[in-house]
Amino acid sequence: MAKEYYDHSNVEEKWLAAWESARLFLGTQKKGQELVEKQYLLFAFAYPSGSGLHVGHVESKTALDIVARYTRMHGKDVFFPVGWDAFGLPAENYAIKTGIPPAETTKSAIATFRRQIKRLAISYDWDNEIATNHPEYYKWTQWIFLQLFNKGLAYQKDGKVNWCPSCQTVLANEQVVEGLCERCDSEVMQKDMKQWYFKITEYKDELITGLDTVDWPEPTKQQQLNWIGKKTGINIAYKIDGSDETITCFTTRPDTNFGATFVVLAPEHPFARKCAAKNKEVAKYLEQAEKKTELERQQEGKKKTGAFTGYSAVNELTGKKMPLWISDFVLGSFGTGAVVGVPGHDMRDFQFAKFVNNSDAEHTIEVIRVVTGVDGDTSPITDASQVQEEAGTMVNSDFLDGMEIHAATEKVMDFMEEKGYGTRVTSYRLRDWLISRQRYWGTPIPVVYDPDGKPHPVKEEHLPWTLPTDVDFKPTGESPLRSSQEFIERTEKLYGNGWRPEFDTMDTFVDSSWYYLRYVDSRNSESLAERDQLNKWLPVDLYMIGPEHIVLHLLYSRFFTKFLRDEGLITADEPFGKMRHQGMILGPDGKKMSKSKGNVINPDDIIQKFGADTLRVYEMFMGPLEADKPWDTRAVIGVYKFLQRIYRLCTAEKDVAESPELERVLHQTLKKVSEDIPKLKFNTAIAAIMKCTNAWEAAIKKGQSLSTAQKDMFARMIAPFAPFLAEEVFQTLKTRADGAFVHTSEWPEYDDALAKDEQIIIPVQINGKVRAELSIAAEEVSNKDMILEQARSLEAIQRYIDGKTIQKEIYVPGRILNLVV
RNA sequence: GCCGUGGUGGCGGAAUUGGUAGACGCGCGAGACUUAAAAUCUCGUGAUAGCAAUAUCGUGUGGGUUCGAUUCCCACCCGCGGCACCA
Repeated sequence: MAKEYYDHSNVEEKWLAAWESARLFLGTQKKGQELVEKQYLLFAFAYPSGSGLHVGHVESKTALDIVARYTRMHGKDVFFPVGWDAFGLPAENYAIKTGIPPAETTKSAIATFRRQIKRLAISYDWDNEIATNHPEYYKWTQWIFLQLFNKGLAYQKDGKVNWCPSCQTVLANEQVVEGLCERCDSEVMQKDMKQWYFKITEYKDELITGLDTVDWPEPTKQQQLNWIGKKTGINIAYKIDGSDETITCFTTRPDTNFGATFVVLAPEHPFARKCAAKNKEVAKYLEQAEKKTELERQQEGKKKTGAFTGYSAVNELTGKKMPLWISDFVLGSFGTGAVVGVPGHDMRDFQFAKFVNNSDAEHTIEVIRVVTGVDGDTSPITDASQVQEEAGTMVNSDFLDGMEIHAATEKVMDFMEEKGYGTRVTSYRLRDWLISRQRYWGTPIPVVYDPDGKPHPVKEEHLPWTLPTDVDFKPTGESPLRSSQEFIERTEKLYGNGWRPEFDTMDTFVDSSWYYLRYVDSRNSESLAERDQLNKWLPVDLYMIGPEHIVLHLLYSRFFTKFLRDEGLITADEPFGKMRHQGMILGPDGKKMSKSKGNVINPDDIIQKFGADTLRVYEMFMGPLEADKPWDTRAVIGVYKFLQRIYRLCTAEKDVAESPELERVLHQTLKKVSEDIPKLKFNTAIAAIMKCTNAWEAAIKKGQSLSTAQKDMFARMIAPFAPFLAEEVFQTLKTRADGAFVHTSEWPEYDDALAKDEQIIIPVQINGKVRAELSIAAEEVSNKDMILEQARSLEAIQRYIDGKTIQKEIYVPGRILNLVV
């Protein structure tokens, strides 16, 4: 008798306990052992937030878990570890509010996550679990800092930071939303502070070329490239009229230089400061620019302002004097901090020229056309709509006339270099990584200062340089670590009177830039990880990460990997060989889930009602992994019923006849599923299993079913998707020795011969429109003459070809027949 | 503005990369079982016309290439994400 009801709660709890006591999937880092074929699967390092597991986590974790289980069933060595990006702001903010130390809230949040993830049957190797706030972990974060310091790649520099005057704290860039503090909406200021930086720019070129060697989504690579922002151009040195000084301008468009009529300096430019000493107007402008907040600049939009220096630079090409201005639309941090103005062919330059010509009759700027318009326009440029930047032919440019702009660019660069006032250069948008945070809940920067204020690295034997606990979380405008008596005493005791520790902690991105290295030797107390272990497992074979931290986390991790490679620790050039992104799971209303919108789906509720298998299969069935998909509560029930149906079919005890037809469907399904899983196309794999189930039910009505051996294959096929149901069914079949689990059994390979259809349906088209179908034996698929013959004799086709001559016969074997009349 | 990405039934989505558009699921309609409901099962379900066989239209819009286009090319519209005075 078929069991009518699948009791998901009891069944799932039962197998959970059995797997746990069998220690399935644990200890897989395989220290000192040879590997068959490694597969390192990695899920984005998760922050253990107080609100627990989100259905979005379930999607990506399940996706990887399916791959993990599938790959294990192929006998490969799978390493699928888990850990926590446990430092960070939310826990600290919560501590400020409640006084509960972040260490405590973090610990309980991790416990919640751990319970939820285990309940979902994600087959992590819990033996290698790590958390960034554990001293055994951050000891090595600090060790990496010291290596960077020793190589001069960790350095101190004065720099501007975002400062919230209301919260009395520094903010990360991501916490500044349109110039306002994310939390209190007050206006964010720029403040100068001495900060620690990592010299990521040392690896800028390799960070570009390395992208060619990895299997990542193209758009992600593109975004990395944009972030690095490599541009080739030329630095042109312009002599200042009546002075020994020169101003060097970076430009990517030297082809337009015959139209250059002014030069603009950023307010930060050294020559601008020199002018300010002599010129009151300039001094006033610099002061104003300095005072401007982020917000004011944004509100100002693209309105140009500026001050005239009284100097002019000489355009070597034309001999013309170009007035030298100062304006804050030029950035001090990009290029040379000075721009040569070509108002005819650069929108910003045009706007600036307009501003000058409207406000200052004395120093009008000439607008010269040196490139024809796309429509062949050669008239003088008077309107913004004529300022085109992309294409055209050179005019009014002496030896460049008639050339296409790109050819002209090369020619004029050659010319300038020959004449000695131009140098081809490459410019980057990427800047060094500011890692100092005036925060408590992070890894302490392992630096101490001698009584003269000179920084020294903390000695290696003093690592981990522990985070003190006797601190006041209340924001005072200074790093919370300053309030720790213990921290200061420790420093004096170890380094001498008058020595002080660094009170800032590191950006949490530092912690998460190397965690995938620690996993492979997670309990090593002698080193970050054994070299052998690192080289055995790296690079990661599949990395699942949300599209939200595509840029920074990946860039930083790649930087660390390359640095540690140069240190001789690893041989891999890139940390993540293959990477894929999961999409976002939206609320039932199609909007992003959020507490305030009340559209949050809690995975615990779904597990309680329908079981973890239902939750897993539903999320995998929703649509393509990488797409954003809205939650549909009713469709969840559909999946639940589908699993119940499988249970009934598999456990039906009545003896029934086998069916070659059903066997064919089974093997076709095995084939489809085996092909779809490596492609991460779980939605279509599940659709195929549903189809198979439908065929099975139809067969039952005819008194036919799968044999026990076939049911066994079916159970193994669904094991990666619905691990509990699969185990229950598998064990019920009693096909194996006691103690065997479906998840440690081998993947059911399909038989190509059994999967082949006997009859093939060929659609027959007349002039590209399907008018009939022709069923032929599979072995006749290449017999064009026979197929044509039969097609012509079809009644539905005769109607169309009667009395006409067939002009053309197109037959695509096994696909289609098209007759053109 | 720039870079990227997407647009297919009432809904989520499928389509072997040029070969029957709408697989699979949800929802909906009709029916069976039931005193009734739930559960389960059967049939139907892109639009329009028709009792029907069938015909016409149909993958954001408009063109094009092709025997044949959701798929390739050109132009445009809309949604989403990122960057944004980067010279």
